[in-house]
Order: sequence, then C-alpha cells, then structure tokens
Amino acid sequence: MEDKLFDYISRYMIVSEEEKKAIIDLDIFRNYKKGTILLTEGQQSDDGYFVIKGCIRCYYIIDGEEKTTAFYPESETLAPLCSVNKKPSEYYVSCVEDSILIVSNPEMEKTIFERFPRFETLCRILSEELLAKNQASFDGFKTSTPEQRYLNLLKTRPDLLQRVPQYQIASYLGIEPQSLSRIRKRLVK
Amino acid sequence: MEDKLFDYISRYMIVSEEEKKAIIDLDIFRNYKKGTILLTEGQQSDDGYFVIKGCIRCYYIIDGEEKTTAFYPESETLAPLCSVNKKPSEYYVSCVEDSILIVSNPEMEKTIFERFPRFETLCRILSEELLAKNQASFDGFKTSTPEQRYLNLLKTRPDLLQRVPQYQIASYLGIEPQSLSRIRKRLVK
DNA sequence: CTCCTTTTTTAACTTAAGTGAACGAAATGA
DNA sequence: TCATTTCGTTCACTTAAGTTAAAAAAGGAG
Repeated sequence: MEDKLFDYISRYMIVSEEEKKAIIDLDIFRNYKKGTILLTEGQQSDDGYFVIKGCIRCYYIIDGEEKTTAFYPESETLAPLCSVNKKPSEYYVSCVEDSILIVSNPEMEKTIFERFPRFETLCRILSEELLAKNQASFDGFKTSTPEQRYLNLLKTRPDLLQRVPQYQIASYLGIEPQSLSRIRKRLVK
Repeated sequence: MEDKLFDYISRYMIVSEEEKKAIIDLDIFRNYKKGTILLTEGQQSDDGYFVIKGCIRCYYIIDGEEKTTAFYPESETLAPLCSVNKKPSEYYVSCVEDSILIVSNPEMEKTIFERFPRFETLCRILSEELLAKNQASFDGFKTSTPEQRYLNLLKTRPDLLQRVPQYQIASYLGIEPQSLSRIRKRLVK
C-alpha cells in the first residue's frame, strides 16, 4: 500500500528508509467506502488527499443539479481550495469507488518538512507541475468543442469512462447528459 | 519598482533588508515593449515571469487562428508549462502592453532557496494557492454559459476589458468574436 | 427473480453559438 | 496625412447544444 506512494515519489527523488519510516509512522492511510463524502459545501477543512487506490470526485450543487468538475484516480492529488484559502468549501468531494487515500494536513506537513526539508522541495515542484498541467487542461478545454473534449478524454483517460456514470462525465465536459449521449451516437457512425 | 514585488510578498511574510538586497542583487527586472514575444511555440525556456507593471498574454495558434487562453496583469505569476516539463512550448507568450517583468529561472531560485529556505516555503505556498485558484476558475468556466462567463469577467476583472482587444477576450471566454459582440448587444438592453 | 431506482437514450422543440461575408470605424505606419 | 491593415459589428444561414418530457436500459436491494 505504501508502495504506491513511494513509487510515485521515486519519479522525483530517492527516498531513504528513514524517510519512509517517518512517513509511515504518521499513520495517514485511510479507507473509505464508495459514496463517502469527504468534504461538504460550507465545510472548512485543512485536509489534502493523495489517492492510493480508487477515485475521488469534486462536484458543485448548482440549482439543485450536481455539476462534476474533477476526478482524481490513483496517484493523483487534491488540495481543495478551502484547505488553501481557509474559507468554507463551495463544493463537495466524494468517493467514486471504495478508496484508499492519504489524508494530510498542514501540521503533519510541517513536521515532515522540518525534519526532511527535501520533502518541501518535492511538494513545491509537484505543485508547480500540477499548476502548469491544470492550466494546460484548461487551455485545451477553452479551445475545443464538446465533441473534441470527449474525444480527448477518450484518448487520454479512457479508464474514467468505465468507472464513472455518464452524467458525471457530461458535466466534466461542460455539457448536459443528453448532449453527451448525442455526441456518442454521432461518433459511432 | 522593487516595491511591487515586496508589497506582494509582504502579504505572506516579512522580508528582511538582507533578503531584499539579495533579491535585488539578482538583477531580474526587465523592460519589454508592447508586442514583445517572450516565448514562441516550439521553443524551450526555463524562465518564469512575475508581472510588476503591464500585462502578458498566453495564446496558441490553431489552424492559423490565435486562441488566447490567459492574461497576467500586475502582481500575477506565470510559470509556463515548458519551464516545468522541459519540453518545447505549445503556446506563445507576449506583452499586451509595455511591461516590467521579473524573469526568474531555476538556477537563481536554487541560489535564493539555499540561502533563505523561507523563500522556498513561500513559493510552495504560492503554487498551492495558484493551483487551487486555477482549479476554481476552471470549475467556474465549466459550469457557466458564455454569457455568464462574460458577466463574471466584467465583475471580477473589468480592467481587462479596457486593456485588451475584444477578439482576445472572446477566445479567453471560449467563443468567437462575433458571439461576444452578440452577447454584449443582448446585454445592453 | 422481481421491483424500484438510477442512468442512458430518444425525440421534438428552442435557443445560442459557429460560419462566412460585408461594412464601417479605428488604429497603424509610411 | 493618406493608405492600409486590423478590429468590431451586423446579417443570414447552419449547426449543435439546452430544455422538457418520456421511454428504454441497467443496476441494486430484498
């Protein structure tokens, strides 16, 4: 289980046994059942998530309708806005499947960073990377039609379409479920 | 001129005179004329930008058409994807106006972080903040219609509409210039 | 297996954005 | 200053997404 985390980190640096032990000793692995709500609108939480297994999802409820904006499957990280700006959350976070997550918070990060400053460098670099990638997806979204967005999803994250209901994919693509159904129909021929 | 930078940083921490001097000694302030292209498609650069004065813009050229995806006015930061993933850039960066920028690169960051580790913490926190905010804008974009996006821009960044040509705003909103013209007409009544 | 709920598809109709073209206004530059 | 390019608006037409409603299909619970 720890391996998923260290495999991920090993793409950036070699982690010593001492460091591994320190992280495991934090006891940050958590199991959640499918459907568990990790964060609710209006709630303030400092927690950040790294997905070891399973998948989590962000969604808003706007005029009574669920609007899904992001999915985080294995090896992805979510630091909700409310954990950064210390304000109540505008969105929900829930588990799409039974999941194992690392749940971190600023205090434990501080503990680790003080003992192993290399980890703060790692987190800085990871954030910079994630930011640049998020901007690139946003760019792709802006410059594409709904159909192109769907095709791109099919190419880059085909797994998602298997794991997640279509109506959630639809709002993730910025359209209504009926439109996604239509696009799929259009494409099969 | 330095003040713009230190005013910005002072929202996060108190900067000592020694630290200020070290940063100023890096000699990282640069002047650019309106229209200067800072980064070209296909180019690889390590540079990151902090806007002291003026405004910079990111755009793609897709099928011969400019597609603007982002603006960075005073006190905003741009770390292009190519500076993070070390690959050739897919987009251009140019100056919307005569601008004064801080141009940084990984080596000088390393120099500063080694001497003043607090600055790495600052950069980590800033990246985390920027990431969360970028995600929030992306969410807002996905869950809005073009008209709502325009109204939101009008509310949150009215200055942009004065500083930037309409056709650039249009692609920033994910639509064609004609559609933006139509939306504006629709709204005046 | 059956019933009930959720999800997906279909359809008809409405609305708004894309497209291509034309025109005038504004900005640019020689 | 005049000529030229660029920009914003308008129009007519096309295309695709939103909306509302209903039916079909799939999934889960008992």
